[in-house]
Amino acid sequence: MIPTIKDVARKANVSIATVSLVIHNHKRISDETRTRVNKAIKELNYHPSRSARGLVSRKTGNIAFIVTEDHFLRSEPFYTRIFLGTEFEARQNEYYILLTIIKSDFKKGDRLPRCVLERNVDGVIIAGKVPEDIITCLEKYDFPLNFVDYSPPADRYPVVLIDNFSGGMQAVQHLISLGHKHIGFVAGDIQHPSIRDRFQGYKIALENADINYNSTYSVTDENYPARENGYHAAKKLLKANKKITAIFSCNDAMAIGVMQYLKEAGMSIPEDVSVIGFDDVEAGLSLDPPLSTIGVPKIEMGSEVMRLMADILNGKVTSPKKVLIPVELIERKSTGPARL
Amino acid sequence: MIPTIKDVARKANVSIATVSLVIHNHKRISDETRTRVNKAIKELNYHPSRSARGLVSRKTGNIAFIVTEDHFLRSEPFYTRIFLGTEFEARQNEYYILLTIIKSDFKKGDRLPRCVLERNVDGVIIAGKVPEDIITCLEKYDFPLNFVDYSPPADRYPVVLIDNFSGGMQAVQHLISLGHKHIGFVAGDIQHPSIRDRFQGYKIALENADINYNSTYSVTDENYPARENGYHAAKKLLKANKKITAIFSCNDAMAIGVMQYLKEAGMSIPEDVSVIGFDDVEAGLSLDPPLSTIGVPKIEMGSEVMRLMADILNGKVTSPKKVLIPVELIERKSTGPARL
DNA sequence: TATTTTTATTAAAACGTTTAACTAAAAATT
DNA sequence: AATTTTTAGTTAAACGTTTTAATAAAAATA
Repeated sequence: MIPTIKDVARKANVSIATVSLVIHNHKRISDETRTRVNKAIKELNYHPSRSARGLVSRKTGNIAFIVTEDHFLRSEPFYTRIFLGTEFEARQNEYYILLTIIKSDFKKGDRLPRCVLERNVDGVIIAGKVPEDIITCLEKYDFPLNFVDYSPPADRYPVVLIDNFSGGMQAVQHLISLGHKHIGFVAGDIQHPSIRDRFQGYKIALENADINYNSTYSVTDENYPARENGYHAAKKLLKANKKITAIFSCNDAMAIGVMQYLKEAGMSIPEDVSVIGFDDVEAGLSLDPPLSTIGVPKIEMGSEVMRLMADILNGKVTSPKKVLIPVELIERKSTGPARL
Repeated sequence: MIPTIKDVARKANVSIATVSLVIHNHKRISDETRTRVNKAIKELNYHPSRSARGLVSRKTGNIAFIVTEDHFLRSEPFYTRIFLGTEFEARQNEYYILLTIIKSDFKKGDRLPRCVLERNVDGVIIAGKVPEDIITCLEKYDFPLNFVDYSPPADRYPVVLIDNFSGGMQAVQHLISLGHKHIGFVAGDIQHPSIRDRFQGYKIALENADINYNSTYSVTDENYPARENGYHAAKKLLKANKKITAIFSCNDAMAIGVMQYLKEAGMSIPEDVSVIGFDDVEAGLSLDPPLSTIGVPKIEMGSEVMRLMADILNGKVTSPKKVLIPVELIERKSTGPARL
């Protein structure tokens, strides 16, 4: 049978309390008994039961990772990688991640994730934008709440964000340095803080280079930054503005659609029109030509937010820390010198 | 404070045992008390503690999903989707998945995943090939062990497999129907049962069409079916055999490499050489031309293995069921009529 | 009416830990 | 030598459930 703490105690000739103290590295245990107990633990291959532990210590060793259905399905490669980073870092810190996908339209009164209700987590990480309501509901519980790739209106939480603004700047500066002056911008969901910041980076980069911002050069009314919408947006943009020689897409998914349209319209990339994306999604690599983009360290973001969580749970950190993850330009073949 | 079963009992004027019985829908509870208790539960927003429950009932509500580091990192999109399917189905059945990545060279004596040691799971799902040793170690515990996308040598486990053989046949039949007679095959890790079966499908399809199997038409000595190795294999294959007009790659990842080589070598796809992959990975869609392939319902596989697990845990199933998941040809633009 | 059977509920033990309070022995201080 | 302090370990309660066996009340049977 599976050994319990009692078996260890019996074998080592001590009380179960002593075994527990040894496990927790309590100072008031003599070296002699410590080694004796450890020997018994090893020989029996004893491991404390998580349930029993959780019951009394109120620590479960689990962290919830919450993301909306929409985000997860539509931007799967992106959030999957953040999740992987979190998962990886969690293991380092002896935690498990409970992945929880919620409806995108969660409302007050809806059922919270089961792991929360059953107090089966020590903390909650929220990835991407979620409805306000779920935050309000989660606040009632007293575990730490961390955010990654989204900063909720209330400013009191630890968050890990991409430096979207800088990324937008870098993308556009890259195009400018290639001689482009007529640079389009396509986006979906412009309400989203991340997209806004990228747009802001675009504008400021233009401004810094003394290029006037032309509002007809940006298409931001697509409802979601997905491939189909990139196709759409590019069509709209280029039908109206023949002078455009480069397009900055708010993400890679849309950029793929943009490229698709350009090819269909008989334009060659980057000779006629340069394209740059944002996110550095796997698929961009196998495009023809491979997509230039802004690289986002997704795995790193995930592990960073988990590291923050671990620090909080270990009492190492108290103030809500904000972390801005730097991004970098990845030059591939979809951007080139501006045509004359 | 968070309500416990005692609070509910007090409020409903019954013993805690009654509350517990109500929760478990025990028949011998009068309708009157049942509704009274349920009312109290709702009013207090009571949810049983997972830890306390687990301690006595030995049910954790968790399932481990084990995959090797190699598989997860190198074939991420593939196993990620299986994982998602499992996760999705788990939620339907009120389980949580604990994702656990193990070293690819796990040996007897290595530390098993913590969730197993701490008895924090009710069952274990293993995805993809894993070392024999970990299976032997896991057997000592008495929870169900299910496999997906890998069938261990011992035949006593429930498994969910792709119909690799049929997939291989379909791919090659498709090429044959386009008039191809000189069809190459590239693979890595030919020891792997799945790859073997695909290879077998290739051979039988040729045989059925009265085309002699030519061993120089297959390159199977790459160590892992990844893009770089596809590039390699295609080079080897075409340098030696000018007559080849079509290549069946054991998976999409390698097929991407194959296409890359063909383009570099100045051949056009599918006019000069047709290419077909296997797996239907996202990236294949945005290739130029989009990759023809054998579609594998990855999400479906994941949910199927979880469904099996749930049935076992609920006592609905006892014999180790084998499920063969059918695959289908997905015709895109990388395959076309054979050149003359 | 007395007895048996059925029904509804409860008391209490058990699950495997942690931890605060306690004790006994040893060491240090007076 | 008597007292205090420190050290090393133990006792016992607590955590929040489930579940078996017991019991009381009601219904059925004799």
